Amino acid sequence: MGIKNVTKGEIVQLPNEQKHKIIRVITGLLKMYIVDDKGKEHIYMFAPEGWTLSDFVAITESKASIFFIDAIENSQIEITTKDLNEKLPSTLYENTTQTIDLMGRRIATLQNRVVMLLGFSALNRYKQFLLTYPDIVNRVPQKMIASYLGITPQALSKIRGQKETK
Amino acid sequence: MGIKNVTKGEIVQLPNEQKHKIIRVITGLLKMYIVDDKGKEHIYMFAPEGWTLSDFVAITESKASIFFIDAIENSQIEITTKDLNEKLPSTLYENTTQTIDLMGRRIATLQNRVVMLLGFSALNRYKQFLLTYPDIVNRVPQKMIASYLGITPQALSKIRGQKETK
DNA sequence: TAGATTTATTAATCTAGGTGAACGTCATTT
DNA sequence: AAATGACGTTCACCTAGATTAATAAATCTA
Repeated sequence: MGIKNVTKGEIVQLPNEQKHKIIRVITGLLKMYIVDDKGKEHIYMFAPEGWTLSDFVAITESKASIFFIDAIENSQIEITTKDLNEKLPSTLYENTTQTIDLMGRRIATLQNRVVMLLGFSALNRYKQFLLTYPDIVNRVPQKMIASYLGITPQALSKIRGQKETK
Repeated sequence: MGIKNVTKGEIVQLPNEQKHKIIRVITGLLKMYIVDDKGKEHIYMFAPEGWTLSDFVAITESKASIFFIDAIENSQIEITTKDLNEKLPSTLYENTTQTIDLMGRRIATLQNRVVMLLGFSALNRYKQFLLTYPDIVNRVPQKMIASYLGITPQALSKIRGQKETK
């Protein structure tokens, strides 16, 4: 639908909006996250160039999203908007091939993430993050990486200190 | 491809097989899991009637699966086999509509799972499990539920004791 | 149905990582 | 250039859940 430029820190999606947003990142870097009842932010995924953000649960279940999305860097993005009750399949992306391709990659990322969160130590989670997003370590503040890993910034700081010593 | 009956405890897939298996559960209950370097089992997902099991990472990346799959109950399943280098899209399931539908549901489950594993307490993970699989609590040994939640059987036992007291 | 094996419970420790606070370094604003 | 405010690091605690072990209950098997 529309190409848009957003600036660092700008909020692109709030929870509970009455439209689905599918966001393709052309340049820059965004994050998609929830805020829990204690006000704590949990990063669900990062999206650098070439990635696409969308809330599949919201789309599958025809309900509003629970996620925030905002820009970590100045970014150029393409936003496609869909009605809340617009369903999978077929209409969601340009064509079925593209849709299946995108979904396959999304599942692969999520599958790795679940395997990582199940029983990996903080150190091994960090290593897995480096594999999944090799290009963004230096573009993302450490506290956001910690949030993605499900650990505190302090714990991540300790880990990185230990790694360098070796 | 073929309908097959498997008995409780039977292993349906080992890691590293040279074919992809897509398993649709007609009746019964299976589990899909990894075994880590310490020999510990981590359950990735359960599959009761109507669910489909497959390793999307393996299929997307044309490599052998790392998962075990075996039967928790005597089950009737339909196994579709694909060559290791057979790709998404289109050929993987019967048609694109079915494929997109299946993938959408898979993503929704995984998305909920990641959100759950990110910062939910053991108790809240258990509650989320009850929502995802309302019908199987009494069909699955507690230690498998614990494995799915990423906690020890002892921790789960304690939680359930506390819940009943209230 | 007895004996063997697996699973669940309980309790006593132990530990990875959380919490909170203090402090230093940048970067931005005025 | 001083002030403000993010971010990262370090440290002293604390706690949820892991580990170990012992016992009981359930399930399997011959």
